[in-house]
Amino acid sequence: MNVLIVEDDALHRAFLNEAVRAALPECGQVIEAENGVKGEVQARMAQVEHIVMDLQMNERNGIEAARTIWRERPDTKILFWSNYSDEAYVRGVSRIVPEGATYGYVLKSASEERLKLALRSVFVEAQCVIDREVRGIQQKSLGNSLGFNDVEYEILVDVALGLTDKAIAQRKHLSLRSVQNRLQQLYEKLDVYETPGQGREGWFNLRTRAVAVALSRKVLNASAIERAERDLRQSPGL
Amino acid sequence: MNVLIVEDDALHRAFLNEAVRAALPECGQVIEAENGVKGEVQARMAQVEHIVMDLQMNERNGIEAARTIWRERPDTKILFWSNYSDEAYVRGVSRIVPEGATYGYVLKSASEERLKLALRSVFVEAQCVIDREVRGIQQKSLGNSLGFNDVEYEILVDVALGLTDKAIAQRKHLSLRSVQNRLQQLYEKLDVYETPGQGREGWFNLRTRAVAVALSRKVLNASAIERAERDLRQSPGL
DNA sequence: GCAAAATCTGCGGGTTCCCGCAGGACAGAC
DNA sequence: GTCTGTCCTGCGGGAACCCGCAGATTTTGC
Repeated sequence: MNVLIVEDDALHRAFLNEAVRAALPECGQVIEAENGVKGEVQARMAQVEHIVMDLQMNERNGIEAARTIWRERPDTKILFWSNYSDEAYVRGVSRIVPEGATYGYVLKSASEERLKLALRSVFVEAQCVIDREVRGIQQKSLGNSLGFNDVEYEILVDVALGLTDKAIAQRKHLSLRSVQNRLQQLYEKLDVYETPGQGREGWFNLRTRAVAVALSRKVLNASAIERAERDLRQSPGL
Repeated sequence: MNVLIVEDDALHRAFLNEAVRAALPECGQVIEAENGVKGEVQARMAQVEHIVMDLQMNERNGIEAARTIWRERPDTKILFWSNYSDEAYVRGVSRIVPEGATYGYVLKSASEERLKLALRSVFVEAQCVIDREVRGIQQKSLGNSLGFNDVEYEILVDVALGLTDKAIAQRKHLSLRSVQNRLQQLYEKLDVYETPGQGREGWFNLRTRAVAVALSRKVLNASAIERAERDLRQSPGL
């Protein structure tokens, strides 16, 4: 069993390497890659089936790398090891994990024990391990009234990209008015209508404000927007 | 000479601790704090004059912490040790460094030698040390036509916050039209007018698009927006 | 001190956005 | 069947936005 480590921080990479060897004494080679692009290449070259992957890297972030890797070998087992549990990341990951694939998501702040346990569970037992905190985010977003459903989320992303209502309507095959309806729902869910202090009105540009709030709530983050941007360039959407 | 380390990542913290002891054998205590808030408290309690500070932390980011610390003791020597050289960070730092204070900015990707050298230069020699790459960003942003001057930048931030033209005008004591002029300059500098592929027009909402581009170019980042948000809440600006 | 350049400002228009209202399509409940 | 709820859609109006034009003010260079 070979393991590939994709992580841009040298210290973390060394730590991971050690942790992997300790948790999986039976494993063979442990390969390292320092960004997503190299990770993809290594995965292809070395026929690796077990990957520990950081999200948030410079060249290509973990989600994009994982997506291409999974496209080539859907049975690859990937353990995501991330600093944050932004809803944007969580959603991004669940969006790309193929049917029946096994993966894990543990935070860097977790104890070494948890990490090693997750390594064994995912790689040996082929069991999904999702950090409690991450699980919480998933629930909240999938769940009920407060979270966003997929349609709303996609429209939010389009808005964050800077598209006009009309453009979004075309891309999503909806009428202008429908898009605007969705937007209104978004505005409500994001609490965009609150006025700071005295009853100031017309203080906020709702559209831009929504993006700001989504960013600060980590519903969106820079890497999610970049991913969407790339998608947009590839398929200008009609 | 006591040194305070403010860094949320445990591995990095340990590494820093070691590096500090190695580079400054004459130093006394080495204190650690795991986020900005605790960092501020420790700095106050222990009367520390030498700080190694991470940017990008959860509770309070390095820039805000540094600002309050410098407000209390402008002669504190701070070495910023960061993963990224986003223009938003660089600008944020130069914005808060007090007159004549000594500080440094080295990237985590730099070699251990560079880090130790910077530690000695800043703490012992009281000499500013700015990473070459960071210096480059500074030049570009301060420099000429392509960069943003302070007024433009502040307006960009206000837009990213989701404020209306009118609101910005009030905050900045300008007329509505002047704000819009500034916006037009921003739009040009950010290349917002480019149309993807075929001559699509009306494809982008310029205002929101500007924010997206600024984010992807790292002129803005989430923490800069959060800082601005806090400022806004404190002084609703008239 | 003066001319050139850059900024600030008001006006006016075309466009986009925000949103209330109302009608139509389709689902499930009784 | 009817009733209720949800979603899509068009219409219309008020507000905000983008921007060209032109005059006033300030800054800059020499």
